[in-house]
Amino acid sequence: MSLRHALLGLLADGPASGYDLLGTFRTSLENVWPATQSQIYTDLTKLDAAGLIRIAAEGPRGRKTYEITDEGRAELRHWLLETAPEGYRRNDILLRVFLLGAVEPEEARGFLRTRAHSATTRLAALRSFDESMDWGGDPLSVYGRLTLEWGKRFMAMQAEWAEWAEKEVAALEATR
Amino acid sequence: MSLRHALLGLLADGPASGYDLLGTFRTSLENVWPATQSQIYTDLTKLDAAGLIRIAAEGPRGRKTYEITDEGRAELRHWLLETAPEGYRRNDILLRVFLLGAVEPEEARGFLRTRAHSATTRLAALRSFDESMDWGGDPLSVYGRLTLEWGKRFMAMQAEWAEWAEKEVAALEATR
DNA sequence: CCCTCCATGTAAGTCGTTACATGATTGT
DNA sequence: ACAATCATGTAACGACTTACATGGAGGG
Repeated sequence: MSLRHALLGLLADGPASGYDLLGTFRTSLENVWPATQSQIYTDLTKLDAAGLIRIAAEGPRGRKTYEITDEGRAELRHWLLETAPEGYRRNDILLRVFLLGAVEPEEARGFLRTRAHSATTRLAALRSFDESMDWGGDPLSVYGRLTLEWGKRFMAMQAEWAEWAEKEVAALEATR
Repeated sequence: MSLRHALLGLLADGPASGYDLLGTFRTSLENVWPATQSQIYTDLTKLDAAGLIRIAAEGPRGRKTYEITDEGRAELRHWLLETAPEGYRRNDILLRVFLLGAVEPEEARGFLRTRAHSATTRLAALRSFDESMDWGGDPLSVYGRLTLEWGKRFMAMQAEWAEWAEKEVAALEATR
């Protein structure tokens, strides 16, 4: 259901075509809510049929520019403020950790080391992206910055946790 | 694909029936990899057909106890150590934050306050769960403790971030 | 002229959820 | 007896992915 809401949210900021929206998903939303070209086009058609968006203009190469309707704005508002987010839910790293008893402790430690390393690398990438951006005062920039900050804090947390966890496994290994 | 691996991982620890596994998903794996009864039974059938598990015994009420096969262990090992985890990926809270420009700053702050509050509540629940458990030395306990610790750190991070973010929005509101 | 980018659409298949459907065993 | 719990299965539907398919427009 959420991709439809993501599309509504982006269109609330101004009219755009499926192609334009695809670009936004590939850049800004890649790490928050990935979507494929195929899904974007089918959901735009459905939102149009449901009356939540409408075709504002048609351009060259069959381009269709969509805009949000009043009904769409109402639905977006409802979803944003009156529905409970799921939050985290389903984490394939933690699932692996939970099942790590199936391999040797030394291998488990290797897994955790790799996690620490990859979180550190990602953190560095997010930091340099943050510094390269010149954040404007427009809504998408402001709230985009908040999500980026979340990403940085998340990666820092993950790296520290993985290092701690590796030591825990090492300590356990030593007592046997 | 991962539910199949979760089932393999649990069966690597010892034989169990679909019903037994359902219990584990409802308790230990609820916040890591939720699964429904329906999905567990269909995937057990598929794993059996693929030769990764087999029926070890049949009991009363049609109970089937499954056990992992050597092929299953090999597949589990491969998935655990040689495939790249996806990690975070898709967060409906962050998606909402990214789109928060569609509502009034005061409403956005309310959203963030609610996030902070709910993360704090969840953190408290995890803490008391942790204290109520007497963690044994068996593999599932050891690695289960590591995932719980992750949950605590995650909730603490989320609460702090949400409080920080609310202030950022407030500061922005003041400059207009 | 050709390559790149713009631009949209559909089909097949997997994964997951909700709901329906059934029945045996055990403890009180 | 009857309620709770044990125990499994299937059907329909929604969300998402991968792959296929097509064609126009603009720049060098």
